Amino acid sequence: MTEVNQDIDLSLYMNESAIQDLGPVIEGVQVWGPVTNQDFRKTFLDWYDKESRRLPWRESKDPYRIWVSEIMLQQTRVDTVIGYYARFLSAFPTIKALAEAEEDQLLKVWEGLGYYSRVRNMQAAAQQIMADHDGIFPDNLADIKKLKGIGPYTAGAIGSIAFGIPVPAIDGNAMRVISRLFMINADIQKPANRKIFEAVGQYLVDPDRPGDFNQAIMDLGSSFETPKKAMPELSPLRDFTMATLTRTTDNYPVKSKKAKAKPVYYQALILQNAKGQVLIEKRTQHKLLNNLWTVPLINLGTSANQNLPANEKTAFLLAETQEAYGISPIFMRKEIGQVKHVFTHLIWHILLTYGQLKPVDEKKINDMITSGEADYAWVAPHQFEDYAFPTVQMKVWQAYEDYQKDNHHNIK
DNA sequence: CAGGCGTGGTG
DNA sequence: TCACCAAGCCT
Repeated sequence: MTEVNQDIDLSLYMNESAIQDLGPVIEGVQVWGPVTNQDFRKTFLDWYDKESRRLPWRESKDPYRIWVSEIMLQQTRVDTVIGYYARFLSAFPTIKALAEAEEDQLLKVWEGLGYYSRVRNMQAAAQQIMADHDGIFPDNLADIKKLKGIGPYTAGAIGSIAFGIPVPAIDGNAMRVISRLFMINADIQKPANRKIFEAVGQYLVDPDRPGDFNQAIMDLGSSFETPKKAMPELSPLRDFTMATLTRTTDNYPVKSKKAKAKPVYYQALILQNAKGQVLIEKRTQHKLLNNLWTVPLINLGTSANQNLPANEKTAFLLAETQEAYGISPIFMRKEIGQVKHVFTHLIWHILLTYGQLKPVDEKKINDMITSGEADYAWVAPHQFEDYAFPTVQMKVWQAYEDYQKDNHHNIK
C-alpha cells in the first residue's frame, strides 16, 4: 500500500491552524472537512485576485490560446515561453492555420524551445479538431483528452481555464503544493501515485472558479512553495499547510531520482562545396531532434575512441563517411573545434572535422538533392532562415565561426 | 512502467 | 562543474 499521510493526525493541529474540521480519507489521505475547505478556497482565491501574475496567456479565455500556452509551458520556464508565445500565435493565429501549416515552418517557429514532438503533436491535434469538431476546440473533458499531446494535466488545465469545468490540473506544482498541504509521502515520480493527487485535487478545487484555482496553484508553486528555497511562512496558505505547521516543508514532495545522462561521442563534418557553402541534412527517421537539421554527424559510440593514431582516425572517418554518404572528402587532419551539449538523458561530445568535397562528390550530393533522394542542403553561414536547427547545431555553427575567426587564413 | 524526449536557469 | 529543476506526454 502506498504511504500517504496516515502517520499524521490533523486533529492535533486544529487548535493552532486554520483547520476547523476533519473530512474524509481520500486515497489514504486524511483531508480537512467542508468548512475548512470553503475557508481554504476563499483565502486562496482572495490572494490570487490580489497577487496573481499578469501573463500573456491570461489575457484571453480562447481555448486555442490557452492550449498553445499549456503545451509550451510543459517542462519549460515561463520566461522562456514568453519569448515564443506571441510569435507562434502570429504565425499560426487559428487552429485551421496550425492544421494546414508546413511542418518545416512549424519547427522553425519552435526552434530552440525543445521537446519538438510537442509541436508536431499539436499540429496532429489541430488536424483532429478540423476533422472531428469542425475546427472548434472541444468543450468537454473526454474529447479534449483524446487530442494528441494532451494528457491528464493539460486536459484539466484547458478544461478548467477555458471552459470552467470543475477539475484539478495536476502537474508538478500541484503535487508539490498538495503534498505539503497534507504531508503526503507518496513518490510523485511514480505514475501510479498520480491518482492520489488527482483525487485530493478534485476535493480541493473550487467548483465555481476552477480555472483561477488551478492557476493560483501555479503562482503559489512559483513563489512561496518552490521546490528549493521555499518561503512557506509567507504563503497565503501557511495556516492550512501541514508541512509548514510542522516545519517539514523541505521533506515534500517525495521524489525519486532519475538516471543521469550518458555520454555519446560524435564527429561533426563541416563539408564545404566550391561556393563555400556547408552541407546539412535533415534528421528524418530519428526520435531525437526528428526533422531538424544538422551537419552530418558520425556516431562514435559511447567511448571517445580518440586514442587511435591520427592516420587510423582518418581512415575510420573516411570509411564511415563513405558508408553513410557515399563520398570521400579531403579531411583536415586536425579537428577544428569541439562542442558539448547536454540533453535530459544524453550528453553529446562532438569533435568538428573540416573537409572539402571533390567535384565528383559534390555532383553526387547535388544529384541527390535535385532528385529529392535525400534531405541534404547547402547553406552559407548566417543564411539559416529556411531551416530549423536544434541548439546543438547552433553550437556547432558557433564553434566553426570561432575557428574561422582564430585563423584569419580563411578556409575557402 | 521506465525511459525517451530539449533547453536554459540556478545554487 | 554538476545535480536538479520547469505548467508532461508518449511509447
